[in-house]
Amino acid sequence: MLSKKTKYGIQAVLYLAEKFNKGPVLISEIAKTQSLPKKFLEAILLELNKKGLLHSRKGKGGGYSLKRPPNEIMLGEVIRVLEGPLAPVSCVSQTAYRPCDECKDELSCGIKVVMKEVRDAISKILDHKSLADVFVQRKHEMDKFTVNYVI
Amino acid sequence: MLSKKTKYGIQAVLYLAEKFNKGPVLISEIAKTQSLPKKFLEAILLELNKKGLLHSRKGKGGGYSLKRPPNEIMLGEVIRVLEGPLAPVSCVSQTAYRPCDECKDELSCGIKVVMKEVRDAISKILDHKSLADVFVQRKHEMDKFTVNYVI
DNA sequence: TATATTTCCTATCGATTAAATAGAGTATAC
DNA sequence: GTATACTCTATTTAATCGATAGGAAATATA
Repeated sequence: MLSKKTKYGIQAVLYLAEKFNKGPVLISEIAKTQSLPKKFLEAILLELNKKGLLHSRKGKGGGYSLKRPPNEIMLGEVIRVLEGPLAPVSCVSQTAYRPCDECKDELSCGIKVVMKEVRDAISKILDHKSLADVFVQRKHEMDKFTVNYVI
Repeated sequence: MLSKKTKYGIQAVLYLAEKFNKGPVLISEIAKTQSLPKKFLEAILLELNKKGLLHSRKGKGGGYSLKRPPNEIMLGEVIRVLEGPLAPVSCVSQTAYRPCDECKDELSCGIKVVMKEVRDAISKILDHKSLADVFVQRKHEMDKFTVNYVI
Protein backbone atom coordinates (compact mmCIF):
# COMPACT_ATOMS: atom_id res chain seq x y z
CA MET A 1 0.00 0.00 0.00
CA LEU A 2 1.25 3.45 -0.92
CA SER A 3 2.08 5.74 1.99
CA LYS A 4 0.28 9.02 2.52
CA LYS A 5 3.51 10.73 1.66
CA THR A 6 3.44 9.20 -1.81
CA LYS A 7 -0.24 9.92 -2.33
CA TYR A 8 0.22 13.51 -1.23
CA GLY A 9 3.18 13.80 -3.56
CA ILE A 10 1.22 12.49 -6.52
CA GLN A 11 -1.64 14.86 -5.78
CA ALA A 12 0.82 17.73 -5.64
CA VAL A 13 2.59 16.98 -8.90
CA LEU A 14 -0.75 16.50 -10.62
CA TYR A 15 -1.72 19.95 -9.43
CA LEU A 16 1.58 21.31 -10.71
CA ALA A 17 0.89 19.58 -14.02
CA GLU A 18 -2.40 21.43 -14.19
CA LYS A 19 -0.59 24.69 -13.59
CA PHE A 20 2.30 23.96 -15.92
CA ASN A 21 3.52 27.01 -17.82
CA LYS A 22 1.47 29.30 -15.65
CA GLY A 23 4.30 30.39 -13.40
CA PRO A 24 5.51 29.12 -10.01
CA VAL A 25 2.96 27.72 -7.56
CA LEU A 26 3.16 28.31 -3.82
CA ILE A 27 3.39 25.39 -1.42
CA SER A 28 0.59 26.98 0.55
CA GLU A 29 -1.60 27.11 -2.53
CA ILE A 30 -1.10 23.41 -3.18
CA ALA A 31 -1.68 22.61 0.48
CA LYS A 32 -4.86 24.64 0.59
CA THR A 33 -6.46 23.54 -2.66
CA GLN A 34 -5.54 19.89 -2.18
CA SER A 35 -6.16 19.86 1.59
CA LEU A 36 -2.70 18.59 2.43
CA PRO A 37 -0.74 19.31 5.64
CA LYS A 38 1.48 22.18 4.62
CA LYS A 39 4.63 21.36 6.54
CA PHE A 40 4.53 17.74 5.46
CA LEU A 41 3.97 18.75 1.87
CA GLU A 42 6.95 21.06 2.18
CA ALA A 43 9.20 18.10 2.95
CA ILE A 44 7.71 16.05 0.15
CA LEU A 45 8.22 18.72 -2.49
CA LEU A 46 11.74 19.26 -1.25
CA GLU A 47 12.49 15.61 -1.84
CA LEU A 48 11.02 15.66 -5.34
CA ASN A 49 13.01 18.79 -6.00
CA LYS A 50 16.29 17.22 -4.91
CA LYS A 51 15.66 14.25 -7.16
CA GLY A 52 15.26 16.57 -10.09
CA LEU A 53 11.55 16.34 -10.76
CA LEU A 54 10.68 19.88 -9.73
CA HIS A 55 12.02 23.35 -10.10
CA SER A 56 11.86 25.87 -7.29
CA ARG A 57 12.47 29.54 -6.72
CA LYS A 58 12.72 31.25 -3.36
CA GLY A 59 11.41 34.62 -2.37
CA LYS A 60 8.58 36.73 -3.63
CA GLY A 61 7.09 35.47 -6.86
CA GLY A 62 8.73 32.13 -6.15
CA GLY A 63 7.25 28.70 -5.77
CA TYR A 64 7.34 25.30 -7.39
CA SER A 65 6.88 24.08 -10.92
CA LEU A 66 7.49 20.88 -12.84
CA LYS A 67 11.00 20.66 -14.23
CA ARG A 68 9.76 18.88 -17.35
CA PRO A 69 6.42 19.04 -19.17
CA PRO A 70 3.66 16.79 -17.76
CA ASN A 71 3.96 14.33 -20.62
CA GLU A 72 7.62 13.72 -19.80
CA ILE A 73 7.23 12.94 -16.10
CA MET A 74 6.18 9.38 -15.39
CA LEU A 75 4.21 8.26 -12.36
CA GLY A 76 6.88 5.64 -11.75
CA GLU A 77 9.50 8.31 -11.18
CA VAL A 78 7.42 10.10 -8.60
CA ILE A 79 6.63 6.88 -6.77
CA ARG A 80 10.24 5.72 -6.75
CA VAL A 81 11.35 8.96 -5.14
CA LEU A 82 8.72 8.93 -2.42
CA GLU A 83 8.02 5.25 -1.86
CA GLY A 84 11.15 3.48 -3.02
CA PRO A 85 11.65 0.80 -5.69
CA LEU A 86 8.65 -0.56 -7.59
CA ALA A 87 9.91 -4.13 -7.16
CA PRO A 88 8.28 -6.27 -4.46
CA VAL A 89 11.69 -7.67 -3.47
CA SER A 90 14.99 -5.85 -3.76
CA CYS A 91 16.69 -8.67 -5.67
CA VAL A 92 14.58 -7.97 -8.75
CA SER A 93 14.79 -4.19 -8.65
CA GLN A 94 16.24 -2.54 -11.76
CA THR A 95 16.93 0.79 -10.11
CA ALA A 96 17.97 -0.40 -6.64
CA TYR A 97 19.17 -3.99 -6.87
CA ARG A 98 20.26 -5.56 -3.62
CA PRO A 99 20.34 -9.26 -2.75
CA CYS A 100 17.68 -10.21 -0.22
CA ASP A 101 19.41 -11.00 3.06
CA GLU A 102 16.96 -13.80 3.84
CA CYS A 103 18.02 -15.53 0.68
CA LYS A 104 20.89 -18.01 0.88
CA ASP A 105 20.81 -18.88 -2.77
CA GLU A 106 19.29 -16.46 -5.24
CA LEU A 107 19.28 -19.10 -7.93
CA SER A 108 17.14 -21.60 -6.10
CA CYS A 109 15.00 -18.87 -4.54
CA GLY A 110 11.86 -19.76 -6.42
CA ILE A 111 9.91 -16.63 -5.77
CA LYS A 112 12.47 -14.47 -7.53
CA VAL A 113 11.26 -15.32 -11.02
CA VAL A 114 7.65 -14.58 -10.11
CA MET A 115 8.55 -11.33 -8.42
CA LYS A 116 10.51 -10.25 -11.47
CA GLU A 117 7.34 -10.75 -13.48
CA VAL A 118 5.45 -8.60 -11.01
CA ARG A 119 8.05 -5.88 -11.07
CA ASP A 120 8.03 -5.78 -14.86
CA ALA A 121 4.25 -5.61 -14.97
CA ILE A 122 4.18 -2.72 -12.52
CA SER A 123 6.95 -0.88 -14.32
CA LYS A 124 5.28 -1.39 -17.68
CA ILE A 125 2.34 0.58 -16.39
CA LEU A 126 3.85 3.20 -14.11
CA ASP A 127 6.92 4.00 -16.18
CA HIS A 128 4.80 4.61 -19.25
CA LYS A 129 2.01 6.59 -17.66
CA SER A 130 2.83 10.30 -17.60
CA LEU A 131 1.20 13.00 -15.52
CA ALA A 132 -0.45 14.17 -18.73
CA ASP A 133 -1.83 10.68 -19.35
CA VAL A 134 -3.36 10.65 -15.89
CA PHE A 135 -5.12 13.88 -16.73
CA VAL A 136 -6.62 12.54 -19.89
CA GLN A 137 -7.69 9.39 -18.09
CA ARG A 138 -9.30 11.37 -15.29
CA LYS A 139 -11.13 13.48 -17.83
CA HIS A 140 -12.51 10.41 -19.55
CA GLU A 141 -13.50 8.88 -16.25
CA MET A 142 -15.40 11.99 -15.20
CA ASP A 143 -17.11 12.30 -18.55
CA LYS A 144 -18.48 8.79 -18.20
CA PHE A 145 -20.46 9.97 -15.21
CA THR A 146 -21.45 13.34 -16.56
CA VAL A 147 -24.72 13.65 -18.35
CA ASN A 148 -24.27 16.08 -21.19
CA TYR A 149 -27.23 18.35 -21.70
CA VAL A 150 -26.94 19.92 -25.10
CA ILE A 151 -29.45 22.59 -25.80
CA MET B 1 8.58 -4.18 -0.64
CA LEU B 2 7.46 -7.42 0.92
CA SER B 3 8.06 -7.75 4.66
CA LYS B 4 10.26 -10.46 6.11
CA LYS B 5 7.14 -11.99 7.55
CA THR B 6 5.71 -12.50 4.09
CA LYS B 7 8.98 -13.81 2.68
CA TYR B 8 9.36 -16.23 5.58
CA GLY B 9 5.79 -17.33 5.06
CA ILE B 10 6.31 -18.00 1.39
CA GLN B 11 9.45 -19.97 2.11
CA ALA B 12 7.56 -22.01 4.66
CA VAL B 13 4.60 -22.89 2.45
CA LEU B 14 6.97 -23.78 -0.38
CA TYR B 15 8.66 -26.19 1.98
CA LEU B 16 5.29 -27.59 2.97
CA ALA B 17 4.47 -27.94 -0.71
CA GLU B 18 7.62 -30.01 -1.12
CA LYS B 19 6.51 -32.23 1.75
CA PHE B 20 2.90 -32.45 0.66
CA ASN B 21 1.34 -35.89 1.28
CA LYS B 22 4.29 -36.94 3.40
CA GLY B 23 2.64 -36.33 6.76
CA PRO B 24 2.72 -33.35 9.12
CA VAL B 25 5.85 -31.21 9.29
CA LEU B 26 7.16 -29.71 12.53
CA ILE B 27 7.59 -25.96 12.87
CA SER B 28 11.06 -26.63 14.18
CA GLU B 29 11.90 -28.62 11.07
CA ILE B 30 10.84 -25.77 8.82
CA ALA B 31 12.68 -23.26 10.97
CA LYS B 32 15.86 -25.31 10.93
CA THR B 33 15.97 -26.27 7.27
CA GLN B 34 14.96 -22.83 6.04
CA SER B 35 16.95 -20.92 8.67
CA LEU B 36 13.98 -18.98 9.94
CA PRO B 37 13.47 -17.65 13.50
CA LYS B 38 11.32 -20.34 15.09
CA LYS B 39 9.08 -18.23 17.29
CA PHE B 40 8.39 -15.76 14.53
CA LEU B 41 7.64 -18.57 12.12
CA GLU B 42 5.22 -20.00 14.69
CA ALA B 43 3.16 -16.82 14.56
CA ILE B 44 3.27 -16.75 10.78
CA LEU B 45 2.06 -20.32 10.37
CA LEU B 46 -0.64 -19.70 12.93
CA GLU B 47 -1.94 -16.84 10.84
CA LEU B 48 -1.92 -18.87 7.65
CA ASN B 49 -3.68 -21.63 9.55
CA LYS B 50 -6.43 -19.33 10.78
CA LYS B 51 -7.03 -18.07 7.27
CA GLY B 52 -7.55 -21.62 6.10
CA LEU B 53 -4.40 -22.20 4.07
CA LEU B 54 -2.86 -24.76 6.39
CA HIS B 55 -3.90 -27.73 8.44
CA SER B 56 -2.41 -28.39 11.85
CA ARG B 57 -2.36 -31.11 14.47
CA LYS B 58 -1.13 -30.71 18.03
CA GLY B 59 0.82 -33.18 20.06
CA LYS B 60 3.16 -36.00 19.14
CA GLY B 61 3.08 -36.84 15.49
CA GLY B 62 1.52 -33.45 14.88
CA GLY B 63 2.69 -30.55 12.80
CA TYR B 64 1.66 -28.53 9.77
CA SER B 65 0.61 -29.41 6.27
CA LEU B 66 -1.03 -27.63 3.34
CA LYS B 67 -4.79 -27.74 3.48
CA ARG B 68 -5.02 -28.00 -0.31
CA PRO B 69 -2.63 -29.49 -2.86
CA PRO B 70 0.20 -27.20 -4.01
CA ASN B 71 -1.39 -26.56 -7.38
CA GLU B 72 -4.51 -25.18 -5.69
CA ILE B 73 -2.82 -22.65 -3.43
CA MET B 74 -1.96 -19.39 -5.14
CA LEU B 75 0.88 -17.10 -4.15
CA GLY B 76 -1.61 -14.24 -4.06
CA GLU B 77 -3.51 -15.91 -1.22
CA VAL B 78 -0.41 -16.31 0.90
CA ILE B 79 0.67 -12.74 0.29
CA ARG B 80 -2.77 -11.33 1.08
CA VAL B 81 -2.84 -13.09 4.43
CA LEU B 82 0.61 -11.95 5.49
CA GLU B 83 1.08 -8.64 3.72
CA GLY B 84 -2.43 -7.39 3.09
CA PRO B 85 -4.21 -6.46 -0.14
CA LEU B 86 -2.33 -6.63 -3.43
CA ALA B 87 -3.72 -3.27 -4.49
CA PRO B 88 -1.43 -0.23 -4.13
CA VAL B 89 -4.35 1.84 -2.82
CA SER B 90 -7.30 0.52 -0.85
CA CYS B 91 -9.90 2.10 -3.12
CA VAL B 92 -9.04 -0.32 -5.93
CA SER B 93 -8.78 -3.45 -3.80
CA GLN B 94 -11.10 -6.29 -4.78
CA THR B 95 -10.74 -8.17 -1.53
CA ALA B 96 -10.51 -5.25 0.90
CA TYR B 97 -12.10 -2.20 -0.69
CA ARG B 98 -12.05 0.93 1.40
CA PRO B 99 -12.21 4.52 0.18
CA CYS B 100 -8.91 6.34 0.61
CA ASP B 101 -9.35 8.91 3.37
CA GLU B 102 -7.12 11.40 1.57
CA CYS B 103 -9.50 11.33 -1.34
CA LYS B 104 -12.35 13.82 -1.38
CA ASP B 105 -13.76 12.66 -4.65
CA GLU B 106 -13.02 9.17 -5.86
CA LEU B 107 -14.33 10.01 -9.30
CA SER B 108 -11.94 12.82 -10.00
CA CYS B 109 -9.08 11.10 -8.22
CA GLY B 110 -6.99 10.53 -11.32
CA ILE B 111 -4.60 8.01 -9.92
CA LYS B 112 -7.37 5.56 -9.18
CA VAL B 113 -7.69 4.32 -12.74
CA VAL B 114 -3.95 3.79 -13.03
CA MET B 115 -3.77 2.00 -9.71
CA LYS B 116 -6.59 -0.26 -10.74
CA GLU B 117 -4.50 -1.25 -13.73
CA VAL B 118 -1.58 -1.98 -11.46
CA ARG B 119 -3.70 -4.04 -9.09
CA ASP B 120 -5.10 -6.09 -11.94
CA ALA B 121 -1.66 -6.70 -13.37
CA ILE B 122 -0.33 -7.90 -10.02
CA SER B 123 -3.37 -10.07 -9.40
CA LYS B 124 -3.16 -11.57 -12.86
CA ILE B 125 0.25 -12.91 -11.97
CA LEU B 126 0.02 -13.77 -8.28
CA ASP B 127 -3.52 -15.16 -8.28
CA HIS B 128 -2.66 -17.54 -11.11
CA LYS B 129 0.71 -18.72 -9.92
CA SER B 130 0.37 -21.71 -7.61
CA LEU B 131 2.94 -23.11 -5.23
CA ALA B 132 3.35 -25.97 -7.68
CA ASP B 133 4.02 -23.50 -10.50
CA VAL B 134 6.75 -21.85 -8.45
CA PHE B 135 8.37 -25.24 -8.06
CA VAL B 136 8.42 -25.93 -11.75
CA GLN B 137 9.76 -22.46 -12.42
CA ARG B 138 12.50 -22.87 -9.85
CA LYS B 139 13.46 -26.18 -11.36
CA HIS B 140 13.74 -24.65 -14.82
CA GLU B 141 15.75 -21.78 -13.47
CA MET B 142 18.22 -24.09 -11.75
CA ASP B 143 18.54 -26.31 -14.79
CA LYS B 144 19.59 -23.34 -16.87
CA PHE B 145 22.68 -23.04 -14.72
CA THR B 146 23.41 -26.72 -14.33
CA VAL B 147 25.76 -28.38 -16.75
CA ASN B 148 24.47 -31.86 -17.43
CA TYR B 149 27.20 -34.45 -17.69
CA VAL B 150 25.77 -37.51 -19.33
CA ILE B 151 28.05 -40.50 -19.34
C1' DT C 1 -3.88 -41.57 34.06
C1' DA C 2 0.67 -39.56 33.54
C1' DT C 3 3.86 -37.61 30.55
C1' DA C 4 6.16 -35.90 26.63
C1' DT C 5 5.17 -33.51 22.59
C1' DT C 6 3.65 -29.85 19.74
C1' DT C 7 0.68 -26.27 18.38
C1' DC C 8 -1.94 -22.13 20.32
C1' DC C 9 -2.29 -17.81 22.58
C1' DT C 10 -1.13 -13.44 24.94
C1' DA C 11 2.07 -10.25 26.20
C1' DT C 12 6.06 -7.75 25.66
C1' DC C 13 10.36 -5.53 23.83
C1' DG C 14 13.45 -2.75 20.99
C1' DA C 15 14.11 -0.67 16.67
C1' DT C 16 12.50 1.40 12.86
C1' DT C 17 9.35 4.02 10.08
C1' DA C 18 5.29 7.11 9.20
C1' DA C 19 3.03 11.36 9.77
C1' DA C 20 3.26 15.66 11.23
C1' DT C 21 5.03 20.05 13.31
C1' DA C 22 8.38 23.73 14.97
C1' DG C 23 11.62 27.02 14.20
C1' DA C 24 15.49 29.04 12.47
C1' DG C 25 18.28 29.66 8.05
C1' DT C 26 18.85 31.30 3.18
C1' DA C 27 17.82 33.20 -1.20
C1' DT C 28 15.12 36.61 -3.88
C1' DA C 29 12.09 40.35 -5.62
C1' DC C 30 10.97 44.90 -5.09
C1' DG D 1 16.17 46.28 3.78
C1' DT D 2 12.18 44.01 4.33
C1' DA D 3 8.65 40.85 3.36
C1' DT D 4 8.33 36.60 0.98
C1' DA D 5 8.89 31.75 0.26
C1' DC D 6 11.69 27.84 -0.06
C1' DT D 7 15.46 25.03 2.80
C1' DC D 8 17.16 22.60 6.51
C1' DT D 9 17.52 20.25 11.05
C1' DA D 10 15.33 18.58 14.90
C1' DT D 11 11.68 16.70 17.49
C1' DT D 12 7.33 14.39 18.64
C1' DT D 13 3.86 10.86 18.67
C1' DA D 14 1.98 6.79 17.14
C1' DA D 15 2.16 2.77 14.55
C1' DT D 16 4.41 -1.13 12.58
C1' DC D 17 8.12 -4.65 12.14
C1' DG D 18 10.85 -8.28 13.74
C1' DA D 19 11.52 -11.13 17.31
C1' DT D 20 11.13 -13.55 21.85
C1' DA D 21 9.09 -15.43 26.32
C1' DG D 22 6.18 -18.26 28.79
C1' DG D 23 2.38 -20.68 29.71
C1' DA D 24 -2.27 -22.93 27.98
C1' DA D 25 -4.48 -26.44 25.38
C1' DA D 26 -4.64 -30.54 22.74
C1' DT D 27 -2.91 -35.06 21.46
C1' DA D 28 -0.38 -39.53 21.21
C1' DT D 29 1.30 -43.14 23.69
C1' DA D 30 2.97 -45.81 27.49
